[in-house]
Amino acid sequence: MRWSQTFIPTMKEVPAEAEVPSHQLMLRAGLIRQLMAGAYTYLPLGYRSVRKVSEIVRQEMDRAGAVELFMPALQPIEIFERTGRREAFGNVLFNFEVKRGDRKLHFALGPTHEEVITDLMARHISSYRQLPITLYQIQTKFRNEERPRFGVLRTSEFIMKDAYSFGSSLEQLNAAYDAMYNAYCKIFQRCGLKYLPVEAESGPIGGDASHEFMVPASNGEDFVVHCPACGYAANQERAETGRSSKVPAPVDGSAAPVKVDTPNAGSIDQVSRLLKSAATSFIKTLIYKADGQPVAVLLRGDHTANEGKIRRASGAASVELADEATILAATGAPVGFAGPVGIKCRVLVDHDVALIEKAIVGANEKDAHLTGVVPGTHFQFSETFDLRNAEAGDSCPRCGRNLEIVHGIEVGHVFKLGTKYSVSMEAKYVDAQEQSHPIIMGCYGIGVTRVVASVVETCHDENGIIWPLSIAPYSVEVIPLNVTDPEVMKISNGIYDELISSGIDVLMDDRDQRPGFKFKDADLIGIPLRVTIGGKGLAEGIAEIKWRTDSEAKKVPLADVIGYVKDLIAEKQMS
RNA sequence: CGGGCUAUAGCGCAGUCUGGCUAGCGCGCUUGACUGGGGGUCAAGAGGUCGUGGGUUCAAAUCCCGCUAGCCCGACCA
Repeated sequence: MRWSQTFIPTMKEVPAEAEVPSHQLMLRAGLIRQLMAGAYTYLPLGYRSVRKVSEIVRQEMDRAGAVELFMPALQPIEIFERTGRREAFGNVLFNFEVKRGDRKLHFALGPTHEEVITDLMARHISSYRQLPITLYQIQTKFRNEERPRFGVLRTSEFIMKDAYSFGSSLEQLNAAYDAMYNAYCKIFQRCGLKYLPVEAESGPIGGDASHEFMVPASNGEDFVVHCPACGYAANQERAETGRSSKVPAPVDGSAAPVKVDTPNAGSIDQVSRLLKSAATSFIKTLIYKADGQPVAVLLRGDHTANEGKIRRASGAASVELADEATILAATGAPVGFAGPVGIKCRVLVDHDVALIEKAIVGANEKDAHLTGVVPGTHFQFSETFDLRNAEAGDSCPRCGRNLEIVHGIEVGHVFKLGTKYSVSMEAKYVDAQEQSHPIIMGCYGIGVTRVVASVVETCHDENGIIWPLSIAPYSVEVIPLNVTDPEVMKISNGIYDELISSGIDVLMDDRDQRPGFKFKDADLIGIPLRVTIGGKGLAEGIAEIKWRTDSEAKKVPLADVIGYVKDLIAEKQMS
């Protein structure tokens, strides 16, 4: 492609609305333009990268035995009602009514396609002999994000590869899951991304039923708990801590707790300032409703609760923070003054709470706290749990070394769904004994556009993008330094044509601009290999060839340029 | 959805507090000349509903009220 014939609107200055590097560079390099919050046009250069990622995804999906299809983005709202996800998605689901004749139809735009594909399979799978099968598509998804941000990293409309596996046994599910997991590793590796498969919250199925693929990036919205020593990685929702503690025996004769006035100080922050004590000496008492029953959850004051862990520890199917009335009933005090001493409900104690020697707790009385509370003595418990989010410095559950927290961008997710959708959509098969069972499903997503943004986010320098060859919009940029010089253009056109005939993606900057201008743009758009043809070089009979990451170009005799470039590209592709 | 910030030429901004001449600057764009290896120089130009609706005033980019859009922080995110 000749630059003069395509559309690459580069910008020297950073648009004010862009804060993160990927957003800034994608705008400046002419990859994307915003239409409105959360919706972007992929310009020719950006779309080429999107297509390259898609193609890699396609190849690896096919190789893993998945088959491609294409489903409607437009879906009847009823199928979301069948699975209960109309409510689960809530406002995130785009849905609207349209008139058709004298009827009114209610549609949704697909945020993902479990319903559509399960409905399809329900109609056509009847026997275990038809299983297993994995289907996928690459398609635009719609989610009414409450807050689109970070350019293309979080949008209301984005391209996603979604795959769904259907099987008749856990073995088939596990095989499909493993095939997808491995394919994902290959895909992200081929896209030049540093990624981390992390254990993710997997709901009632438990175990290793879900992994997220995260790209470590300081602007990532998600937190990954990672052990650099053994490689353990999990998202913050899921991450276990390697902590445990003994239940302290009651101490006879220890001083009784002292009640102190804490008027209008209901938060840890307020009370710790009032009493001049660190948050680590507080016990935070959170009242949850576990399957409707009040439960008090005790955490050290500076820690944050993890609802998934609380749910598992309580043995309940669902937990939520209690409302004010429930808190009043359980503690006898308004929100902010709950404490474990004398509380009238079940109590779950986090490991770290047992280690506090003299704690400050709510007094279960308005505007009052207790100090000098000794866990195990002034309130009893028989067991401690892991109830909070992991933090940097916690010990690793696998190897005991220190965990660290890294930010990450979620680019993929694999999930063992089980029978949630097949039950509600009545997707069943009969086994060899003619018994009917719900099909066992898995779902597997990759944010294609997010992969592109993640690469830009993590692969750049102060001059611009540094594309990995595999997903670069073009592999080679040919730069004739002076387009008014017939000799320069003759040679440049020759190289350009020959490289194209060799099947290489080439961009030629044939604009009548000064060399410095073109070099700056070349660095900005980050095409991996640069071939420069100028009057000085021609006098020596050479062209200059350099990788985007090289500081010095290599002088290559004109006759050898094509072969040299082909070799470099082939070599890079092998590595 | 709560809190904050912003809106003036394609991009980045000044002007707004303290109302007043023809609304400015840099980049980019057009034309010409010079120039030609890291965003060049000179000259001449084009380009503006000052986000939008209302109000105050002799007079509004500027003050007041409403609305809209965008961005940031938080909540949310199968």
